[in-house]
Amino acid sequence: MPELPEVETVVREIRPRIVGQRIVRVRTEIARQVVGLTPRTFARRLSGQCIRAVTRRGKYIVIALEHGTLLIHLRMSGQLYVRSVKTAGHAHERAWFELEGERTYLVFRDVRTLGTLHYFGEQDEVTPLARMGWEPLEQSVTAKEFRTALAARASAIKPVLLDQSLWAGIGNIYASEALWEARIDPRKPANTLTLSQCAALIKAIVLVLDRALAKGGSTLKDFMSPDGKRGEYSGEFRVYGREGELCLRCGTKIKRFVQAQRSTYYCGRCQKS
DNA sequence: CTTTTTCCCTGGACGC
DNA sequence: TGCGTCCAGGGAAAAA
Repeated sequence: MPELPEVETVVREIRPRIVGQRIVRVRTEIARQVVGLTPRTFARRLSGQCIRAVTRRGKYIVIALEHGTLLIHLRMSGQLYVRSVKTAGHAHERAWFELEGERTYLVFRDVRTLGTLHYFGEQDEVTPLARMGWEPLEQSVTAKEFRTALAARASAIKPVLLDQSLWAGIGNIYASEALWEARIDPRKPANTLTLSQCAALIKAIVLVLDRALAKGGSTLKDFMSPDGKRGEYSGEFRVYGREGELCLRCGTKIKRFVQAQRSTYYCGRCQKS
């Protein structure tokens, strides 16, 4: 479930349930998902530490601990939820952070096992966050700044929006959605966007992410939500997944094509180059 | 530098 | 039913 609105929804949901709690035990199923450390070391570093804060940076879930930082990236199919130790687990749970006192687990579930877990000590640079771009809902970016950032980018604007070092948190759904809102052709070379297109795109990015967040994000497949917390935004996509259906602005059939190995949806009539 | 390609995985949908 | 194929909210790493 993971673009900015979905990750933010997860963060808001788990935050009140785990902040202030102490991690007493950690178990991971798949060594590959623990980046840079052996599962054993990872578990040892985390054990005994109290959770201070839960935030988000781009699509990373940032869990601040007493002496370091735990990062979790959900990638394509990851989920994070809290459940009682007594409750039966769901299939595909990959990591468990047992919390003291209330006998609960913070559970990382991930069908495709593409998600990642990272730990950084107080002295370490949290490298995955170092090159992260603008936070769309927290930073205001001017059209000029945006255009300047695009100056060296000759490739199509849509794949550029997926680059996390420019804007953090935009993924494949909201990239198509934002370009539709801004009426910009996804194939238009990024460095040819006019100042007013840059302005329109900034507005569209914020609009689309805000709107999705207000609905709790989107859920594409229900196997993603064992807690029954489905995002309500999926039904409100303007173009994503709507190939062959009609554009809500002009009635033209929505088209789909592949860009940088990902599906792009757009209206060939009202999205200009 | 940027850009493109390859790869990592599981499972659901669809065609035969 | 059972295959085979394609597709999926991502991004690191290698290659160009």
